[in-house]
Amino acid sequence: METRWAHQLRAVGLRVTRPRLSVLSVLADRPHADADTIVTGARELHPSLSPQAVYGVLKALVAQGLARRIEPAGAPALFELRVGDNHHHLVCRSCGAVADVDCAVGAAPCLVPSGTAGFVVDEAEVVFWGFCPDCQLDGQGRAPAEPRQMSEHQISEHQMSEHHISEHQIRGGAIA
Amino acid sequence: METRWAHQLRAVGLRVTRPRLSVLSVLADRPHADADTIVTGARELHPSLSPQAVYGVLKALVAQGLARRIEPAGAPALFELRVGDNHHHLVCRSCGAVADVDCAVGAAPCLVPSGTAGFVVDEAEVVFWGFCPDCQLDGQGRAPAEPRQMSEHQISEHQMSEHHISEHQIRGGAIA
DNA sequence: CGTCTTGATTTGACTGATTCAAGACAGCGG
DNA sequence: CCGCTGTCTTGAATCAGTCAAATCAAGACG
Repeated sequence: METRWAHQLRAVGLRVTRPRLSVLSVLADRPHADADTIVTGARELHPSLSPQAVYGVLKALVAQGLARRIEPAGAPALFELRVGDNHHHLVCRSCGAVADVDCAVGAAPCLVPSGTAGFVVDEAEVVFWGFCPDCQLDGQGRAPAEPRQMSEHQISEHQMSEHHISEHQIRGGAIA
Repeated sequence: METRWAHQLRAVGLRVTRPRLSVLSVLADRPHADADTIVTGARELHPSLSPQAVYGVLKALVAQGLARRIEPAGAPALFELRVGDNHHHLVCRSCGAVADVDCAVGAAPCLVPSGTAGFVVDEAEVVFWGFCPDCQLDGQGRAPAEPRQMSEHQISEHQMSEHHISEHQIRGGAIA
């Protein structure tokens, strides 16, 4: 069978090449990988792959809507294949781990700004900052377990059970 | 009178220096300036000011909570003095202009993620992407008027009149 | 008012992420 | 199977931001 990725590539008018299939494969495994992680991972399938090739592939995938680029402040860009459905991200301040979240409200009232200053808004992007389960254990609130090492132990349960709001510690004023 | 900035600096335990007063002054004029703009602007008050000094000053201001750093994807970091009140930002895809917005809802329901994957969330950050009034005129929807030239014609009416939601073109699925 | 301590700034080199450019190469339509 | 065109390779460059050592000055003290 023709690795389902091939179909997707052709569907958007992109040629099916080894580098592209390798990158897609890595992204399927690690939902929020940075460029460097992708290069490393993709080399297992295509050893001669260069970083620039990966950047090129990613740019093409993003341009065609097969991938999405997210750029948490202070960290290198991450890429994910989950597109189309709008979802947001949880980012760990300590280790940089990223998890997906679906918005709790169907039609989000607060995502329509109160005044737009004449802007025509076409997208709202939300990033939740906090600490992942691992980093809550040691350091509790600061000391990074392994700062900026977001390669392996990434969390990404796309659909998680409903927790209670009372569990979260929402900093006063941080959320309007 | 001692330029009110001096008080603020001392209040958080920072020494009052010429570079710091210059940076604060520039920030007061241009609410969303990038590091480079600040260097240029601050040099009018203190010609010998070096970029590194500005980075140092900004880091100190942010650390002490006198300034806030925002990093829109794909653009250099911007700094603003409006802190404490939580507000979000409108960013123009074309020219990079930034405007402040207050959240439309007091306690934002959709800013509490539906599932947190065990994360302890302490802040929600929202960025609205779109096109500013200037860039809507020419190009309409793409062609940048003057890509990445966000120095002078920045928009920032902190408190704007209430517009109607129907004015905005919310892309299907973009807002969950 | 002068001295001293310590924090702030200067200077200059450096890193890390990403992009640009030119030529070699390979999908895939014919 | 051939060739056109888009893609990849290789190598160099850019850009924002950081680091470290040496100099300088704010403000406490006497």
